[in-house]
Amino acid sequence: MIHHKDVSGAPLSIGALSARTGCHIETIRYYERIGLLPAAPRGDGGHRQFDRDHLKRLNFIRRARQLGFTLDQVRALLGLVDGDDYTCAEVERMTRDHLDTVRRKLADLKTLEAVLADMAAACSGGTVPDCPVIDALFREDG
Amino acid sequence: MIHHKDVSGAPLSIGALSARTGCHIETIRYYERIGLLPAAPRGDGGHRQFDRDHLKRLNFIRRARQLGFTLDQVRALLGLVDGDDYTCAEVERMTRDHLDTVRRKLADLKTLEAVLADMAAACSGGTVPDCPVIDALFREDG
DNA sequence: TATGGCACCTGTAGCGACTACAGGTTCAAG
DNA sequence: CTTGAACCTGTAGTCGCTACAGGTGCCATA
Repeated sequence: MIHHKDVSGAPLSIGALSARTGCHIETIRYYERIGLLPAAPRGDGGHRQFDRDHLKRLNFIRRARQLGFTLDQVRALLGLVDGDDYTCAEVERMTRDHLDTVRRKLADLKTLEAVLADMAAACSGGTVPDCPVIDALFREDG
Repeated sequence: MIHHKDVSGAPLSIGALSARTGCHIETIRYYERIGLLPAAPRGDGGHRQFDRDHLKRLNFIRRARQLGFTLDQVRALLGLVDGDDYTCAEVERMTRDHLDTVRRKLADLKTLEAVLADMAAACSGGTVPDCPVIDALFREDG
């Protein structure tokens, strides 16, 4: 999966790139602005002309984002790839770090879910202002 | 659990309120600014003087936030309480709505965890740049 | 009473990751 | 040639805080 400079095919407008990746136009410009995507060359009128490399890179970014990597992590991953001398071990470490974060969030959310479910279950659907949820929120203990 | 106006005891400084609730001073001022906490009266020097009602209300806010309610939801909950004519059913609906959100997030995170764990497991900890994670991120399919 | 140092004040800017304008220019189809 | 969609830049808004900068007040100790 070596990635050569790919200059084949017609240039893509930002709209076409957006359609192909599912990434909002504003987000593409944003990624360019913060340096995640290399600045696209411009046509006579100043419109951006993207190529297949941009497409590939943007797809990479999107997939990494869907997996919950932060933009800084994505930047680091791309940096490794761009360096052309990254090792699998480096990528694995980042992936496992992120996995740890996800698992912590998961644990927190599970606790949260249990508490909320308990509170909701305590409600009898009554029409009187004697609400176990409100009571719980007003209680003194942590 | 009716909440009367409580004017007992000495007024609390913002620092004391912060210490009692675990809420940062800046956050307290922020809550006041956005109208979640009623504006505290001031002493001669302009320092805020909080009372037990503020303490109760801030504890309520903090607990709701810990349960993952947004500030808008907290505002709505407080609005119900302030109205003095809320029903348990209203609060239950908000709680269940939030529970749904939490459960959706939970499901997403579980999927995420599985994908990340798979990718990490595919790594052999190798030192060559042939990384299944990077490959996965570069692949064409969704 | 003077003074040191901490607590408090206001106002503004920054975070992450976009999103949403406003106000203008270019492109492509008819 | 005209129309209108797509594009451009730049700025401000979102959420829930957090972090200053630059100033004032309070209180205890000497």
